[in-house]
Amino acid sequence: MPELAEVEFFRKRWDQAAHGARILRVHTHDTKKLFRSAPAATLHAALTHATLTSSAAAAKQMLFGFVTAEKTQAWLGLHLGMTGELSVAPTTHVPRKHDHLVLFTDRQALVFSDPRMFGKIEFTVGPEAPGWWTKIAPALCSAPFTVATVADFLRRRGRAPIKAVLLMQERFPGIGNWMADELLWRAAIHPARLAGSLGPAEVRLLWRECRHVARLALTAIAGRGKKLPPDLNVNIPDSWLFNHRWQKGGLCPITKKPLARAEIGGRTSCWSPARQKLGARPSSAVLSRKRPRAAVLS
DNA sequence: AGACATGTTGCTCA
DNA sequence: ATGAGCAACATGTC
Repeated sequence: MPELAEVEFFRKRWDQAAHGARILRVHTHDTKKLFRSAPAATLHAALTHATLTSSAAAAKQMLFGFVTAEKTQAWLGLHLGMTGELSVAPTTHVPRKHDHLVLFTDRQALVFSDPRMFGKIEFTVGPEAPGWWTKIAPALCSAPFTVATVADFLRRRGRAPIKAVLLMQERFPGIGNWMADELLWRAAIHPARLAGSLGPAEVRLLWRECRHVARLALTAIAGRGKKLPPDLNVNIPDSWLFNHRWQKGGLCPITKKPLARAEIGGRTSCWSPARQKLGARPSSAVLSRKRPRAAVLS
């Protein structure tokens, strides 16, 4: 479920419920698989009587900062995998089978659940945020995410389908299956096109749609400012591919023609054949085209 | 019953 | 050494 914007939605949900609150009790469902950098017992010891002081989301991860009872900093990193989610429940909440981590304050229970357990629970103690967090690639909406870095990355991954390349977190942090399809659809680029075959104008368009879709998705799904929508996806307009991509007989909201689905780059992809074409472009020396053209002057 | 799922990773082969 | 492709992970749902 969770990509960039859903992750921000979940972060906000916990933050809204418990920012500044003190953890009274910790419940863990110990499946060693999820607890990566520290065993569940360490979380119990450090987080009981700790205060939640900060939270942030980047790519598909979240980092919650705490101050422990001993006044030291502690960091809880969460990755939601394929099926993870964060919810807020009453303090009477009885942890269910897949509630792997529950933090109880005096008024709420913060619940992390993940049936398939592809997620991660990272925990470290110390003044600095953990290394995996600071190494996350520059956000899609940030200044360092430039068209040049995208062009360079696409050149290096030139033989892979663009769809597969967009899923690579080292350059496109937070993009997942639906966001990749959504922005390719907006950019009118077929998901199976090889990354290296995109011309400069297409690369620029793709880069712009990365930022655009990231911004739109964050607003629609996680809300603006302090506001949080009642649930995921309730504010996603029908003008997006999102609301049509899984429907049987779904139609492209722009062309009104049928959508197509196939496995591309190892994932089921959805696109609008009437809008996103393979080949049939000036297929000549698109690969290494240089700018200079001084000769035209005279 | 069987296909499939909004993600990552570790392995193989080129 | 670098990059592409794919099985595996574990469980729920249609």
